[in-house]
Amino acid sequence: MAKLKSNQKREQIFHAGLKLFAENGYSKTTINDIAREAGVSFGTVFTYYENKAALFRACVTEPLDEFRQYMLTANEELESITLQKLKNLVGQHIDFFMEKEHYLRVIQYVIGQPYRFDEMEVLDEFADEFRSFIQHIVKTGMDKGILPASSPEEVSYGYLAFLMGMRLSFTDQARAHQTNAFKNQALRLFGL
Amino acid sequence: MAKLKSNQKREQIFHAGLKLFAENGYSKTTINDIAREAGVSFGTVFTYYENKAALFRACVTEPLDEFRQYMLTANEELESITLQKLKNLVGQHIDFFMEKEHYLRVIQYVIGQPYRFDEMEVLDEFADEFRSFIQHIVKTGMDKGILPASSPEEVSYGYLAFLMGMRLSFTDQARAHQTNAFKNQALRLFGL
Amino acid sequence: MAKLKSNQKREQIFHAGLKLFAENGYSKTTINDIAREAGVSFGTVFTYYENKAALFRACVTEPLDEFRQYMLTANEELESITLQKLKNLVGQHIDFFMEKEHYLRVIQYVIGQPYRFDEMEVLDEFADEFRSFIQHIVKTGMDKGILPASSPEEVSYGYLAFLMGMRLSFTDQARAHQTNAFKNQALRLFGL
Amino acid sequence: MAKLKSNQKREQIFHAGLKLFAENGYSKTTINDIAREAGVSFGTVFTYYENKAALFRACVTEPLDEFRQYMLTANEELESITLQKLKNLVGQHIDFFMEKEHYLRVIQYVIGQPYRFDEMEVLDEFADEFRSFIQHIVKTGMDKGILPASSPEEVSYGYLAFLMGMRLSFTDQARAHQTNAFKNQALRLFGL
DNA sequence: AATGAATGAGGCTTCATTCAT
DNA sequence: CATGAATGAAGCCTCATTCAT
Repeated sequence: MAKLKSNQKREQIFHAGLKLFAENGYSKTTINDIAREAGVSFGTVFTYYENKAALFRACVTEPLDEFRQYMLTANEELESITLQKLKNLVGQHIDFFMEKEHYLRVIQYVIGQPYRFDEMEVLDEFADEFRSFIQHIVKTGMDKGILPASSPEEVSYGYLAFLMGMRLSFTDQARAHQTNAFKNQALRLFGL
Repeated sequence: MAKLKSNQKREQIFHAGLKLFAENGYSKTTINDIAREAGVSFGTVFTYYENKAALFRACVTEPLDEFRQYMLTANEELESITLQKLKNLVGQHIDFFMEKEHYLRVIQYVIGQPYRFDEMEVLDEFADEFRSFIQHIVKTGMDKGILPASSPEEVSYGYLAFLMGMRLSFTDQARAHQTNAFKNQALRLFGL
Repeated sequence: MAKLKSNQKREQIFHAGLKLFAENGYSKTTINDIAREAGVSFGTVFTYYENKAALFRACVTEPLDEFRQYMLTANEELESITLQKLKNLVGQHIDFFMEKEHYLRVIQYVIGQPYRFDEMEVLDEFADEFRSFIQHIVKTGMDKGILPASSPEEVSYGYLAFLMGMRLSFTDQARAHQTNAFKNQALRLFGL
Repeated sequence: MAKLKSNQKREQIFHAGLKLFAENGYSKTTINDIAREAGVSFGTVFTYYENKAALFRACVTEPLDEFRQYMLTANEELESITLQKLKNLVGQHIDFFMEKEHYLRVIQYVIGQPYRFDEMEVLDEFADEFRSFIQHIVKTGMDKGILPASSPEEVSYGYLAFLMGMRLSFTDQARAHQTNAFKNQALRLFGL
């Protein structure tokens, strides 16, 4: 019981941090802001995270596991891939990236300042994993005759760039409309 | 025009600011850092820019004019567009975005924190201009039979997202190789 | 007498406090440090001492009783004083002061900051008692022809200064060797 | 001129720090206290000293030079030492230690917490120098027949202990009276 | 009695801005 | 114009104390 309560506060703090880091960057976000957003007192933040940097690190690295889990699941289903399934997959990616705005902004924030944040390493590794995942899809798709001839590597670079740019280059006007546009454009990157 | 004499120092400060804001963000960058990078003394920064925010604003807004200039020139040449010319145009965009790393990182920094920076408005306007420019290309290309049927609006969204994501989602390993990959992928967004 | 049961923990805390206050001073020593050193939990410290200041006060004042007890005993034996007994007495003082390093450091810490700690008063009183004790020895020694002519008051000042300085001015290299040096020097203060 | 002004403020801060560190210890002394005592603003302290620790280090180490200078001068005069001169010398030491209360309290504060402060090393070195100085005096005095047979090393330990204890074990009641007592007692340590 | 999570006051430090030289 | 010393607001972090379990 006691543990549960603790984890709840930790998560409140985590989400407050994620939101505010995403919206205002690292330096502009104060511990006070985070505490207020999380509904806890100033000092409580330090009960759960050693310092501001540790909370930021958690915000950057912990969510990666969810992505990884997703990739594992998706990879298993690749054996029985069809054109429709592949379109669904891309659609899922778009939706997924669209949903995780806060997290992606934090990611982008780190990528944009690679000399400043050590977390960059973890992200580089993850980007490699993701591109491998995409390359595997492209290869399988070409083998099954679903996709036209492509350089899997080029597609993986372009697709990741597109997903990041899509979510991060626009603020949220006409979101629904854009989402469809992005799905169509994303398919073109696969040669569809 | 008395200002002309000192424009050199102003520019040194400007470029120092651009570089450091790009690499470390707004808050982490100190006036001292900028002065040192620019090779001027601390106080001199305030001789040319009223305060830190004014310098940042300049870094965000002033370079837009160069982009605009480029778009105007390119628009004039659209009348005589051919497939090869269009491929060249896309190649130029890729090269251009690749070159302007510092500036684009600053742009992305502002886009990522729209509630924080007033400069966002200017950037939104510019994004609209750029997408209009792209839509004009797509329409002309379709009219001339160079491009397959597309939604010009969708292409414009996807293409801008792609350009931003391309430059900003990767740090600089294997840059030359990636550039080619990006050119190929970009053409796919136009249906090529 | 219900308190008796728990006296063990109280003493653990007391000695942890004495050691850490001696080694790091009052402010630098945290309740957490004390709890860890004492092998009890954080909150338990507050079960036995109302607050940090109360524990410190205990560390400063309680050990004085042991000194007082010693002086009483020694005073009784003064009637039958001989030169050898007096030398033994001085040797005991040196040994005693050498042994009580932690406590003397705490004492010195308070003496060094008399405006800061209320405990100073108690220590002043005790210093007076100790000097009276020394003066009594000197007078008795002169009466018995054991000691050369001296100002008892001057000796009492000098001897106390010497005892304090001896233990507190040196860290613990070559301790055994120094102890002998100090015994010889101490006797000189009595004119021997 | 500009330098002069700077050095003046630096010295004000230095002396404020010395006084307050002596009276209240390191942790209890705040930068704010120092600034107020020095008559400068809070931020100005950091213009002259990188941080609190650096100011403290300066307070501990810089005054040593004055002592060293004194020892050099005194050493030169040792050739023509007489009993009267030696008594004067001891008197000077007493006076000197009596005057430098603030500094000696800071020294004692560091000696009392050797694990806490790196400055201890410098002080250990200085203590060695001082004891060498004393040993030289004792040897010369014995050679010239001024002093009775002694172990120069033992005297050097005892004398330094005495000087420190004298200044630090008593607060300032009856200062003048004590000073004389201490001078007489100090001579006894030399066998006089 | 024992524990340790929650709290927030207080201190060090950074840094934008001002202004005298 | 150029400089950099002076200033103090604001933020991170520590830690004594409280209190519910």
